[in-house]
Amino acid sequence: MRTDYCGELSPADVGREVKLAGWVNRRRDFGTLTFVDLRDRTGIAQLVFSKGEREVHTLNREDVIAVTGTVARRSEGNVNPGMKTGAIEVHVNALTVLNRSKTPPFLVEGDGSDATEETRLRFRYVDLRRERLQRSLELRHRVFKSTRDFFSDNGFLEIETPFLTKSTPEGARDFLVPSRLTPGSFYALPQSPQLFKQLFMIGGIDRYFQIVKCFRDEDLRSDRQPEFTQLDLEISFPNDKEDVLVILEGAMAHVFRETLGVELDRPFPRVTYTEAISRYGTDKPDLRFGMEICDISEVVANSEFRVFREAIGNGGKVAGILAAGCSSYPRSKIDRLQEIAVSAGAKGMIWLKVEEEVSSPIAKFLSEGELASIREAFSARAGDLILLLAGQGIERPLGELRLAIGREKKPIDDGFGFLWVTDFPLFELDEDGNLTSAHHPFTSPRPEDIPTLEERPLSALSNAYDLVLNGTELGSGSIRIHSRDLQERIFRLLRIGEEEAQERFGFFLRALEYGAPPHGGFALGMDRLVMMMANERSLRDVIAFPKTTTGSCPLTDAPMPVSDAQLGELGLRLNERR
RNA sequence: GGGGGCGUGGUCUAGUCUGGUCUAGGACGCUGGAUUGUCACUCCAGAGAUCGCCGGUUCAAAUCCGGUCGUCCCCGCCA
Repeated sequence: MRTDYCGELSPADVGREVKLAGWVNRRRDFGTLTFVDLRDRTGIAQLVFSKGEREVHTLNREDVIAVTGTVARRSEGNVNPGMKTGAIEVHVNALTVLNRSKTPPFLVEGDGSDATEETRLRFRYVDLRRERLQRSLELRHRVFKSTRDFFSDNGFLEIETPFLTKSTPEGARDFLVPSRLTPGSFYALPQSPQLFKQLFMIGGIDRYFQIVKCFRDEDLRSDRQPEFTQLDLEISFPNDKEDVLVILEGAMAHVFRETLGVELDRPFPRVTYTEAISRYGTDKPDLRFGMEICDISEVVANSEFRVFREAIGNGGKVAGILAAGCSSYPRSKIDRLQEIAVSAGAKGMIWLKVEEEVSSPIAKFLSEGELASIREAFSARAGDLILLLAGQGIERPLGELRLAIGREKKPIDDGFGFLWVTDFPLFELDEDGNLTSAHHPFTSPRPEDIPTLEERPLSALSNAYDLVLNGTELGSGSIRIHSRDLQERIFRLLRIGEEEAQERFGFFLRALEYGAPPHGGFALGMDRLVMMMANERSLRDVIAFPKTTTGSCPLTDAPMPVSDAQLGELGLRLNERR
């Protein structure tokens, strides 16, 4: 049996006889003297074989061995300062080869950039031996543990909800599971435990949380997997949304303190949805850099310049951002920024380089006074670059410009900027012009908007809130509807008919009639949280066995066709085309 | 559903634009040998590739064209 971990040996262990077990990281062989770097989860220790062992010469990378030996201090000059255990080594008395390894497809050293991601995923069990993944998964564990500790200590119960459940009227495509016992019928894997957690509140659980897998059959991205892990929570009798926000802030503060030793500033800043759009051009702004959007419509309202005049005349505006110290940007770079703005929906982009004078392709269309007041509106100083957009719907392109410049100027791992975004619209229009829920149909409207829901649905705001970290949406929540009447009004507005509502979630409407307390909650993407804490750029680097962007698993080759017999049992037959 | 990048020994890649010089180069890894203080050991010798797949153009294709598969990024989509 092993007595120690490789990476934990230190000069304090000198003289001890230890038993180690692990993988051969590397062998350096001098015939009668051989060094082997032995690796386990904690790190690497150098083994020294000098007693003419023959078997040591047969060791290859990733062979699994156990050794008995004595910890010795390395002589002066043989210390390796670049190695955690570089001051000691283990003089081996006995070697046992536990298992041989084929030559691995890639070396376990390094961060993985020496192999394609597909190869890494196909041999994930080798990739997992890397320090980078071991560190990410350990962080993931500690984040999960401290999350559970926090909610448990605050009176929350972790209770599981079913995976084999019913398709609910939410936004994403469902993963379906055919029922053998009821041929032709299907379970759906949950997109979230939304209705179940509301039923917990109706069931008097009062405070519920769960770290739980959710499933959404949509196209993938580097920050989106078909199955992902959420922190799901719900409380009864909240004092408005405040109770939920304070709990989440407490949870994040606890987790960051326990796992990274980082103290988060609380309360987190808040902006309303409307404010976020007008100041940052997005509903998930990255607050690590300023560069707020500056609306100069009033400044140029009477301008002779046609582009400005027409933009404002047509109900649009003129606004821009200040790229401080960027007046030396070459034309090619400015063109690239313009491309970003245009591909986000802008008609064009105007730039002004601020030096002693202001230079710009449009300078000749503007008066001295206008140039000066634009400069003043942005508080621009010599060396700055002003980027202007004009027209309608320019917020999003401005937001893209802001991101492009901000992320270039500042390192992306610069701290943790949490933010609440509140007061989202209750409804929005889909591409066919139909009303849909901006959050989900169980979100309550602000009380003052309830009387006018039917007359002015699009101006109703909701009791919904998003948590944003460094420009990434970490999660969202809301105070829910707990009255059947209001819930039915919402369904009617969404054109979900009485019959359809009954069939799809009549069970839930019925539950609302049996003493549903006021309640609200939140759901937070744990994979994304860990990704950001680990400073990784892909979810796949913080998930042990992730899927590729086409939803396949190179390790297991899932998904796979199944036999006709298996299909038959389920009462299924495939189309000819596939 | 749409746009873009990539696919060459075990791994990563050069070569592809401008077809012939490629009998496909390099690095790492691997195999055999030498080596008592290495830690990216070193030295000597060696093996290893239907250039993702199918088809086309051409005297000639890793290279050009069409299709297809895989993978990555982005838009749509993801309450």
